Amino acid sequence: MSLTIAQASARTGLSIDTLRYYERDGLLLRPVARSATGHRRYDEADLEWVRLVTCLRATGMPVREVRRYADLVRAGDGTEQDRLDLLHEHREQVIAQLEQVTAHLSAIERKIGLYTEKLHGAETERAGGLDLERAPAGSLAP
Amino acid sequence: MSLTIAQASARTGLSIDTLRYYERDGLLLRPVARSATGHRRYDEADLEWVRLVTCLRATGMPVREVRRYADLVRAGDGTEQDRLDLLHEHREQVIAQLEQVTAHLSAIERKIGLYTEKLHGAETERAGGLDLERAPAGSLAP
DNA sequence: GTCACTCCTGGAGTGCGCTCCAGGTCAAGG
DNA sequence: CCTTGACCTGGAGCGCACTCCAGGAGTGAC
Repeated sequence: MSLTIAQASARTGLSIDTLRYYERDGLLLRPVARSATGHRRYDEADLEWVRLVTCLRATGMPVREVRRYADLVRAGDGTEQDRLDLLHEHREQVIAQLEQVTAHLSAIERKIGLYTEKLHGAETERAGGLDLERAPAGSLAP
Repeated sequence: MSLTIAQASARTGLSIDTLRYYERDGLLLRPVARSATGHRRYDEADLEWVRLVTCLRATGMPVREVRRYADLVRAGDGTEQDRLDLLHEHREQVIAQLEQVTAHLSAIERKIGLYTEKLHGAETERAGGLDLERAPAGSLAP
């Protein structure tokens, strides 16, 4: 059971161009097999690897780093510790990034809270005046 | 109390070039004030806004969307609902992205688990043989 | 007055990750 | 036979978000 590039594209969610680009750029373990007429044929192992690549890419790993990982896998036995190190480091970065985004997200949610209050709480509470982000009065025309 | 661009850069974590670029591109609410010699002077309100921009950027909002938000704030009263909508939509996207990254992260952690087992559990358990990502034997040399 | 320093401007350049294109091959259907 | 359609290749092009550069001006220390 092997798939055409169009089918592989549908199954992985990557565009046909991206699949070819990943292959050219060495992100795949080996060139994809070809039919008699030179068309690519993806097998389940190819798709599985592409899914892993997608996983790494979607968590922010740069293409060149994915290639490094693929290089290690291609090199075979003896590189397992290096692969593990690479994945570990990436994991740390992803976690740090998640924390950062989460923190920024709550700042945004605070802002949303202020706006919501201003807009929908305006009928009941109309004193004080929330500034939000209006520029300080008179800063340009003193 | 106003700061030079170098000081603003240090306080916000953005590069000097980026601060100028954001201003040129309309991401700031208004042109930064200038000293007698034409040098930029950042006040606390400028920094506060830059911090908000950083918050939006760090959560993946494109520059053009930040500009749209700045445009709305600049437009003043009556745009609050639009601003709220924009923030809400961004919030949804950030949450979706967080979920996606979290899911991919656990896939990566499973992989790390397999490698760790293979490397450090090898002394105790040496049967079965985990495949990980080796290509199927004989796929290229049948 | 001459360094060194920080800042200014407009515009060019960079790195990334795709995405698109021209021109061509093969196979099947009408 | 001819068209249609899926695929191929090498290479160019694109959008984004910066980042860098050349050339210049003001300020202070010596």
